[in-house]
Amino acid sequence: MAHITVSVEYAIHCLLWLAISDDRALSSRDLAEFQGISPTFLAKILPKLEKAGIVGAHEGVRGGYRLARPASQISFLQIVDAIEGEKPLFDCQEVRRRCALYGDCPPKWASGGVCAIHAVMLQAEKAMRASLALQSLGDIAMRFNRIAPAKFFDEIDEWVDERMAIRTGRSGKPEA
Amino acid sequence: MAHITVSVEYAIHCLLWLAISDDRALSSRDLAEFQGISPTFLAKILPKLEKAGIVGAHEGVRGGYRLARPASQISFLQIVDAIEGEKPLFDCQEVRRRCALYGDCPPKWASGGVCAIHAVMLQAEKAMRASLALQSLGDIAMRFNRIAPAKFFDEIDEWVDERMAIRTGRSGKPEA
DNA sequence: ATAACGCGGACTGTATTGATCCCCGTTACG
DNA sequence: CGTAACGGGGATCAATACAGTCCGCGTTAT
Repeated sequence: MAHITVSVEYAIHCLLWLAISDDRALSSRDLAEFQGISPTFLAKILPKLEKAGIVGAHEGVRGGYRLARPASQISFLQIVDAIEGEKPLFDCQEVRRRCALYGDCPPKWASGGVCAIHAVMLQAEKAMRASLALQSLGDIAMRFNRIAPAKFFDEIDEWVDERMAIRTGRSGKPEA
Repeated sequence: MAHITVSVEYAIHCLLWLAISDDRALSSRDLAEFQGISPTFLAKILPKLEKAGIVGAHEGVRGGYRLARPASQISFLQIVDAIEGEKPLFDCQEVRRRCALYGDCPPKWASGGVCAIHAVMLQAEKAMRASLALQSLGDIAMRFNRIAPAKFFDEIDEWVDERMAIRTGRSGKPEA
């Protein structure tokens, strides 16, 4: 369990596939099966991206998710915040106010402003967030486009087509 | 519960007091009571600082801890690593290899090198660590010396003296 | 010899994370 | 129109990590 959780990892991978499969709505089940991750768990993650305005959701049959804006305008920081809700790197307990010499009410020079230790942590968090803000989903998508062979994108299209045919063409029984 | 835990917070506050009370060995119990934190929990934290070479421990009666080197040579990053053991900001699950199209063995263009998403997180972690490495315990100690009134340092000395008298002068019963 | 120390292991309780299940409202398609 | 595929949200559960406690051991001044 790390500070940036697997929920964020799943979210970014999903967004990457949405960025690559141009403007076709993919359902949470498709995204899960395509990547070998838990469908029910992914179904808890994608609504967070929708509420943050990163993806658009379409309900009902043939519904699914699309990017709400170009991948180049979606930063990693926005994704992390959408999933984890700006959880702080450090949770200051204000130990400085508990010094035995103060008794119950610490003097103002010891309790005013931001704790110096907290300030250091906030600066580190700021550096981390700035780094995440610099990278966009589009950057990663471009990198993927460079290294993946052209044939692979055709395979993706085929897989998605097959998926949609199974879901709606026949009813209920996939590949039985 | 944040990425940088309260153990780190306790550790830094203790180190700050050690830096201020010049070269007098303070016991873990003294440090705990002085700051209003759990003595038993603090007793689990200080040995980590000792194994990391940040403080020196002196066993036996009248024992305690001292800084192992000048406060200006102790960075926040060293303290965090000493307590948390270089725990990563992000734990990559290598989702990229699980794509349904690959079957059991993903192609080398998809599994080689570092995952692009992981690389972004590593860069953010590097930025955070660089920020923590820039700040030293000495910086905070100097800031504290500026804002705390001169009288306060005398009070600290008195408190420590009284403590040591109680522990060794009489036996067992503090202020009874 | 005693009692204050540091050190380490075993243990407990609680919060978070990862994950599952169920039910509801919505929507396309037959 | 009815059915079944969708998204959305709540209840629940297991595993893990964190915060904190307890006990016993070896060491060392007095």
